[in-house]
Amino acid sequence: MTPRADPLTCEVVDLIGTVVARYHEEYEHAAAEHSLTGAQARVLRLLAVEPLPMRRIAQRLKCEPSNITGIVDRLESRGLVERHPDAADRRVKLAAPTTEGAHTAERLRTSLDFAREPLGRLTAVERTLLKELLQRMLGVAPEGDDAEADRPEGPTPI
Amino acid sequence: MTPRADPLTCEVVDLIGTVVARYHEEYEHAAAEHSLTGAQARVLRLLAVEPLPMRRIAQRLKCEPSNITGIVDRLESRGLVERHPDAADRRVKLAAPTTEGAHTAERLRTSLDFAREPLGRLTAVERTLLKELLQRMLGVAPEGDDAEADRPEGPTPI
DNA sequence: TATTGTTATACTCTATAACTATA
DNA sequence: TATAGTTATAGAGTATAACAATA
Repeated sequence: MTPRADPLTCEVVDLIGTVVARYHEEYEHAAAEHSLTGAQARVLRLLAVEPLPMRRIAQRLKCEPSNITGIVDRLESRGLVERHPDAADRRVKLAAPTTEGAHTAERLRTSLDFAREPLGRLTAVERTLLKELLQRMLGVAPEGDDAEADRPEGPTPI
Repeated sequence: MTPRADPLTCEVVDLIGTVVARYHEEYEHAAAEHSLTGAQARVLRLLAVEPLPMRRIAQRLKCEPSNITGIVDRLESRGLVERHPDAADRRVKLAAPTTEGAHTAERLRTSLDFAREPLGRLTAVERTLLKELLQRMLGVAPEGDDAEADRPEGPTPI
């Protein structure tokens, strides 16, 4: 019988589990409001930031590239996404949102500001504190951290 | 164009997204180590606390009862769970872990103490602070809160 | 009549392997 | 030959609707 973590740690782990569950519920709910699945919403949001080759989408979602074909197919058949050829490498297809897709992604974002409501319960000082604690917990550089594009192990959007 | 939440809130939301992603990865990884899917691991963990009618499992997982049939079928076919009749109501089937299932659930728990590693980066004082902030954020009573069994809207285990 | 669990069905996501067209 | 994307396939999770047994 492996020893259980101390009670304080267990409580925090439980709370994190609750946060995760609530985040998920809200994500799925927001996606469903636009008749999207969670995976479709994630891809659409990703492409709204910048068009990406199929392969890159798979890397971001941490799944096999073959799955992206179907997800983008379904987004494309709904007119939310288009596949464009890449001038530099004719093997590559860039997935990009259509105008309507961009609108949907934008509406998705607003319904997705998770914690806009939960975080509303915290003061600015508390939010700053929470931010710093989460940064320390995650081992994330507390400093501004752009250059997103080529980092192999960036944070995965959910 | 809906106004975006303030930068501080956005940062915190992003951090929470990263926590959610990491939690998920670790959960799936721990489950896979026992050749379980995430859903199977969740059900097994749930039953390790107490045997439950099929219907109750579905409520906890927030999915349709018909899905539980298959998940429990697969756990049962691997000898990790059994269905027992309920003496009080013969319509009801109680799903309960076998001895081996209980062992698997226990090993799962230890690999699942998510944040044992991440939380290790925080001092006890910081953990307490984090706990209190999350409680306030989630609108959870900061007080000891047992009587888990019959609360209809308890925190959903992930 | 209402409820519990199940079955049947259809859709989506997922991984694996094999294929094509480029490079 | 190596890589990008696709196809084919199989397994799992999900919702919906209809069903049998029991209440």
